Amino acid sequence: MSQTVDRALSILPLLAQGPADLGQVAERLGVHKSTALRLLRTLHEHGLVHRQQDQRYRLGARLFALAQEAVENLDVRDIAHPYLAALNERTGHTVHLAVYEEGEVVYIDKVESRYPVRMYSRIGKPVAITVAAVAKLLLADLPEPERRAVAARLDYPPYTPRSTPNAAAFLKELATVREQGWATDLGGHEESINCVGAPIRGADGRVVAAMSVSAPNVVVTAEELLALLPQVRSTAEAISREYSGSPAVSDAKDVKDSA
Amino acid sequence: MSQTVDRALSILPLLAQGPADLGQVAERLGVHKSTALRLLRTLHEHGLVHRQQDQRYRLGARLFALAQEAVENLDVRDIAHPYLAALNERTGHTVHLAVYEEGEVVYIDKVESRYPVRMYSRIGKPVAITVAAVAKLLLADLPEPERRAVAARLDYPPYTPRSTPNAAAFLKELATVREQGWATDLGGHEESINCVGAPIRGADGRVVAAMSVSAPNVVVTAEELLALLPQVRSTAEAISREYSGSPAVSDAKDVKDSA
DNA sequence: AATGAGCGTTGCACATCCCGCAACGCCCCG
DNA sequence: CGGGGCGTTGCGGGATGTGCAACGCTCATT
Repeated sequence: MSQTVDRALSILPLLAQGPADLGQVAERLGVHKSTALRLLRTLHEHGLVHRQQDQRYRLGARLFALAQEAVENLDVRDIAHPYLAALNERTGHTVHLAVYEEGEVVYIDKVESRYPVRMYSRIGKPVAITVAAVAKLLLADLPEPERRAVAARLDYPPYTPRSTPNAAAFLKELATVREQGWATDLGGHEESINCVGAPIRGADGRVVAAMSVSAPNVVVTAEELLALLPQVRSTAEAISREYSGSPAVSDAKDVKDSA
Repeated sequence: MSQTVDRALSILPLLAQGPADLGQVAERLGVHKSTALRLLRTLHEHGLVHRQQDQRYRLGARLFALAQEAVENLDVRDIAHPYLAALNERTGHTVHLAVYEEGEVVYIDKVESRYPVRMYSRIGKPVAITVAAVAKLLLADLPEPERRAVAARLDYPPYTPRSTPNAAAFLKELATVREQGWATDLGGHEESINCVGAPIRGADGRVVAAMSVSAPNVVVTAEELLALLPQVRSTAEAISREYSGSPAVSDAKDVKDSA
């Protein structure tokens, strides 16, 4: 839309492939050298482009700083909430959002079930890390040594007969979760409560959060809950796309409002 | 230098602080809404800016992709080599550059000593990981669980009486190295050879490579070699600045050519 | 249901600001 | 000493970005 800016921005992907000198930039842009020079200068003043001592240009530190700052100021909750609310609206069940932080998994958002029977959980409360679906999803994505370290340091309380009994079983479960891209908790925390969850990923593919749908089996059976898995996964994927600022716009309403 | 581009780029740091709508962007830029709209559109087309469903703008995925691609295509060797050569020129000793990769530390560049007595090493050759200064620097920066995992899995060959004897001693040494920001190998690999090394860091502060100066003590004593530490460190810092695309230009010649 | 405010969007005429040209300075190499 | 390559500068013409005003839309209010 704006020719000048358009040209200037076209320089960035060009430089991402490796350093280039003025002539190369001008040529690949299809403009005169003096034009390329002025654009590069402007980019340079903003720190997006760096000049190394052989005079060639490459991407500058500011770019990394910007990306980092943007990530830090990104709140998964803000972005996820409407999707969680929509899913709750559609299914009627409790929806959770959780993140991993320094050895703990914590709920950061929750949309309550419409049904009178509710499960006990609270935003900010550490999750039952050895059994919860969201915990499995978040831990499954940790680098292998850290995953082992965490698994080894945990206690494995036998909440129910179906609770994860020990580190070995937990690591095996995490491998499965990692493989299949979703997780469940079928009565592992409280006998009568089941969950299905899916991961939310950032632009780099790392899992930044996890969401789950929970329901007591007096309301729906485990099978019925599992039938919701596609919806849970597509919601998580929609949140991932939006969170990572994906250019694929794929109208969010499709996921949020449709059946 | 170019007004249009200048304005467009000024939007980025603004959005890095958090999402903003058209009005806010126009106001903080000091331009008419329609102008801001055109700039944002251009940024949007290039994927640098993303529009979330509440219509507000925030930084887009392309920014992260660019930063990532730039980092991947950045070759430490290209950037470091002139600095290594200059340091070799000044000291006369062998200079090494090494990186950590999947459990191994490998030499990726080397500038040979001017002296007839040379130490045996080869580019691409895995480093004696338990004793070399560069290995200590690289491992010291790993996240704690991975560091422990690597230390536990290593063998500790007694090359000399001064070699690192076991994992416990190694981890203790790594802690020291991490603390002081430099490392040595005083006869730990070959009786007569000493090294001093310093880390090279990327934009995010993580150690991306390590360099060292090595000399047999028939040429210089360990004390004389240690006296070079300031030069080694400032060279490593200069490389770090350049590698991370630091806007602080701080003329590289000062480090490369001066005494 | 009607009204109005707030916001994003559009078309247009003006003049600003960017473009390409050509010439210059510099460094390196023959 | 002379030539070629590269980055840099000043300048006039004109394409291009700019601000204005008006429109349409959504949403909250009456």
